[in-house]
Amino acid sequence: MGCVTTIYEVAERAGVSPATVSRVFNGSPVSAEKTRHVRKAAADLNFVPNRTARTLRRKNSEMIALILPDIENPYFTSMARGVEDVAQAAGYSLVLCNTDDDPGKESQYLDIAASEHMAGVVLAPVARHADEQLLELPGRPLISVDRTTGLPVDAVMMDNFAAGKDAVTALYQGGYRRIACITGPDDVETAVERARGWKSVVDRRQMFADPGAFTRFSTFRVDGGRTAMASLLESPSPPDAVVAANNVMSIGALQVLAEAGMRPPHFGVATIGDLPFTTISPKSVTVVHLPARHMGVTAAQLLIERIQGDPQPVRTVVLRHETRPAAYPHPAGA
Amino acid sequence: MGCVTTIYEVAERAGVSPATVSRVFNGSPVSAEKTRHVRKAAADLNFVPNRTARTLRRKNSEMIALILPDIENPYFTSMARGVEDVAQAAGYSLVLCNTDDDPGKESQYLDIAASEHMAGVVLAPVARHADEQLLELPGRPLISVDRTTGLPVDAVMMDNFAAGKDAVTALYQGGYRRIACITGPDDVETAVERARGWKSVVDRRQMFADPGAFTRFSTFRVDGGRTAMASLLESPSPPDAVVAANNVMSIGALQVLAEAGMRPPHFGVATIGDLPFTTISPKSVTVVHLPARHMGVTAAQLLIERIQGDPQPVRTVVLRHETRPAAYPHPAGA
DNA sequence: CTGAAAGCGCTAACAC
DNA sequence: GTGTTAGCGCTTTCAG
Repeated sequence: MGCVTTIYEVAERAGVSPATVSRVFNGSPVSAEKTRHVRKAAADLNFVPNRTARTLRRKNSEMIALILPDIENPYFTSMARGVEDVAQAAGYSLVLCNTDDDPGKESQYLDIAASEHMAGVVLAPVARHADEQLLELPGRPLISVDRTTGLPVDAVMMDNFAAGKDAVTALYQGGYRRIACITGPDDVETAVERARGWKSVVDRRQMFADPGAFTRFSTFRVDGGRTAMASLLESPSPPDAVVAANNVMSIGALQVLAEAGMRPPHFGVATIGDLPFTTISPKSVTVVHLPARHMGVTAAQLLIERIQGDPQPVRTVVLRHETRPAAYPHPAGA
Repeated sequence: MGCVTTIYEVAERAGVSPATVSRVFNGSPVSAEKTRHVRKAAADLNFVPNRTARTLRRKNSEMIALILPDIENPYFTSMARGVEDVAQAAGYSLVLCNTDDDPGKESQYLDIAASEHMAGVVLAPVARHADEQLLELPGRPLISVDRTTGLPVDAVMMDNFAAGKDAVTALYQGGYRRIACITGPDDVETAVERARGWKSVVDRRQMFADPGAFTRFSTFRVDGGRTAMASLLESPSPPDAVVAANNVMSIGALQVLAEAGMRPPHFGVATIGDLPFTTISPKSVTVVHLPARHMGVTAAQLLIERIQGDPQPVRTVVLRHETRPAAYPHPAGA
């Protein structure tokens, strides 16, 4: 049963002082015999230490908050697993908070993290931190992942610009020559950077007179991918391939392509981010594998170092992605 | 910045007593003028109430725990969204905990929920509660979802037996006559029940001399579906259709089928649970839609009623699934 | 190595 | 309406 007995009751039963009980549960030196008595009494009484009281006293809890924009996106759940594994191993419990990409919810959870004296927080920040409404730091160790904050905090990132470049380059090498780009909202950093990466290659190859006409900003969701892909297919001179800037957008794009009877490799597809739960052969699509889990692991490691008092100056770690070109190139003519 | 100022400092600055500050932040009646002063002082000082202290005093926090076996399964994240929406609306923050289907982690998180005085918990219990190692109740409102606990607690469930029946029946009506079953571990209740539902129909139709030869117990993961499907295809007289007992197993099964060049409707597939992020036409597969989000919503509602002191006897709510038969039946002969 | 005692910041009686 | 005060259960000096 829950949290009902206190160290006082345990102390009495064990014939020691409350302080000794506390010491036993905190690894402070206590004589073997008393330790035994305390453990026995605690077990008998079904004692579970009251974390609230401990946290109030210590001004520090054993919880780490992971604040994510979208818990339903496998990219972030994969990251969560990475954070969790490291946190658990270091004796911290992970609590996950979903912001829905809403700055209001984000600052609410940051307040809670502070107010609950959590040991630290890993934050994948929401997109829209309009001007003055800067992210409010919780006054305890914080690592940002996936997106930057503009604030001087540790960060674990990937090279979104390079990912965009690599995606389009792999398609080009597969024989495609009119490679469009569908990406997320134009105020989301990762979306913009990946599109910029795409554009840099497209410009260099002089692929389009007007690259803007082959770019679609949409939502980072399945229907965002659908809308964008449909719109591209309707254009006067459609592309022969597309770079989709995130995992679930790719799903939407592939759905629309399938419905139009155009599947890879007839129409080239590169996805930035792994296709979750796919039933099509992954070999038919160029996948820029994103180190989501690894980002989580790294962020958690940095965080724990900070919690333990690491005094290093602020760091940014950039993790490398890995491009896996489609096995089948473009079959002959466009 | 974090949690540094106290009600005492706010009180001093506002020229009132700490109790008044507390009252302002808890909606107790305070004169308009003092309220104004307090709010001003709090804003100036950037005051955030210390939840740890409040919780210690009230023996109740504003957090709800949602303890899930697998945060990476879209079935559960969808459920999480349901819980979250209701919790948020009622003024509770949701913390998600991932047990990895490990009873140890589960009881750890239950202890934490109790020890942190969380307002309540929604629990999707792990499978293996071996005999004596019964689930330990946290001494506060708890609703179980998806799986039963064997304990007298409120529960929100679905009819797994019926889901199994409906899946195989839809395939039968689509013209398939040798319908196998791949399901989860034989100690997971949902897995067993769904398989039992399948068997009841298969028996009644006298589909197989030995139904056991057409059942595969595996893991509730993608590779579990792969292994099971592969094994079925290798059998001396293979089936012409399959019921896959959960969403991600179905993915695995569809992958193996695609690799073997057998796609629906040539080979019939029914999936219990929605296909996440699918790129194949959902119409080609029979989907037994599971009300995951709705289960989350319902569980959260029941929980909040309990938190508010609802004295009703223990309830079990069973939510209805919805069968969506594949659009295309079996093309002629097996 | 052990006990006594002072709070951590807040809320909820209890007086006024 | 408002202030005073006594803890919630724990950790942690400080003595011994």
